[in-house]
Amino acid sequence: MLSYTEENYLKTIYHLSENGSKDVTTNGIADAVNTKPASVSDMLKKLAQKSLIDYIKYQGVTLTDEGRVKALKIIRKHRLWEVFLVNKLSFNWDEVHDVAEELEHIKSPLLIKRLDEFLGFPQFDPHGDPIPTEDGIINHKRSVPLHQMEIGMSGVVVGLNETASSFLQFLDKIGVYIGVKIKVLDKSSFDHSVEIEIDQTSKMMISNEVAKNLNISE
Amino acid sequence: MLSYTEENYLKTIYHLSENGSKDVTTNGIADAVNTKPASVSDMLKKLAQKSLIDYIKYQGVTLTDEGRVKALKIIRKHRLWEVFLVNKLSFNWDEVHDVAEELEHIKSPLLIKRLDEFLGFPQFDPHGDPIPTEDGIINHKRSVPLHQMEIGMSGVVVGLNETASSFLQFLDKIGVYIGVKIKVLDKSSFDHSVEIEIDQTSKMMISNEVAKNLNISE
DNA sequence: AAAATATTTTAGACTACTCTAAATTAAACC
DNA sequence: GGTTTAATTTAGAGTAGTCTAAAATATTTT
Repeated sequence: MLSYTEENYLKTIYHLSENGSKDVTTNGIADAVNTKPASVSDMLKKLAQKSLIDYIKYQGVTLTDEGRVKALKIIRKHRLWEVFLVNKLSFNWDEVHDVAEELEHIKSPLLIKRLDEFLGFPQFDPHGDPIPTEDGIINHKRSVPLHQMEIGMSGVVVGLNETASSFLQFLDKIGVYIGVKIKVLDKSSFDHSVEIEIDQTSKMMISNEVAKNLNISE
Repeated sequence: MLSYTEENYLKTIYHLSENGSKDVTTNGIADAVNTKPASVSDMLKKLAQKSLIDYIKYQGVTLTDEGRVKALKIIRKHRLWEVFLVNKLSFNWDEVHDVAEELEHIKSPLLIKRLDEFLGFPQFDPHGDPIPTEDGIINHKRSVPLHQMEIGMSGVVVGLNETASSFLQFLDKIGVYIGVKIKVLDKSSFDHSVEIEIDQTSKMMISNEVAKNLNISE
């Protein structure tokens, strides 16, 4: 049985190894779980002992198969709760993260089974991220951060890499949602901002920072 | 901000002082929270320090007003989650306790507000216990499913265990609403149907199935 | 390749909660 | 009312997680 804290570390390591292709560092984890590197070192030893991660001192960390399945179960719970909050309790999609962060640690397989059913077996959470299956299989529907797309390419917004509510509110304002079609019209070589067409209608200039955090697919 | 553990102690002290009229003892608490009396003494000092309880060494414990309101907020959350689990996720009423025990500690006033709304502002949990209001007011009457009432007893309809529209339409037809007064005139030992008097006027024969789904109080 | 810098780990200590064993106080008994 | 017994509290120690400061290892720079 994993503690609340252990679960958070596992989940974080999973996210860090998915995002950037760079390896997972102690400092990176410390940053993400809002603690100090020294505490992370301690925890990594503990997780390695439980064979949830492969860990060699001073080299990075990777999840074992067991660790990854555990992490994906937590992520599954997180995302299902997000769907619940948005679809059933009419939360805004930028209000759900913190509450889901707590709910994801509730330990009841039956609860999650029933919740999944109640929600109609959703495949994606309100941010467009795929919901892993019960046994830790995740649909890695290929998506590319918008800033990596070539001029002339188009696709549909399927996910976000950032959930800060300031970011979510910005997207709201410019009319970018999950499912909206985006076409790359131009890219500035000066500040790497990107000109896009939203929903085949409005045109928009967005910063590289914003483009980096929008995942496009199809 | 109270810890998970502090919340459990408060809730337990509340329950112990409600139930039996005997005073709340260290051993009693230890038993209820599944720990040792020595640990309870420590925690009592801590809760007294936070002025959530009145505590004199070797004499018993009572909740302060502040402590009682805190306890009732936890109980409110517990019972609302129980309603959710039974009414929305089709848990049996005897399966919900442990999960609700975890869910009650989720810290989000907005979540509880929305959940309450989503559930239709229920007054009683699936076991018939009253749900305290947001500001810690509790109606001390219990509710009982109609089929468990004795012949000659009467009370007021305070809740339904079923929301299928066919059921609601049936109730409509026979003039049963929340707030209507019901008296049990007779119970058939053959099919367990119940003869009732509605609003001190009309008499009616209802099936056990219907009786099970009507909660009566007072 | 050595020196400077950044990252990571260890050492030792702190908090919240828990425990056992011993000491203290209250209650029950004769 | 004094003694026995039960309940409660204190003392001292353990675990999970955290921290700061110092030591060890990697990485970058020159």
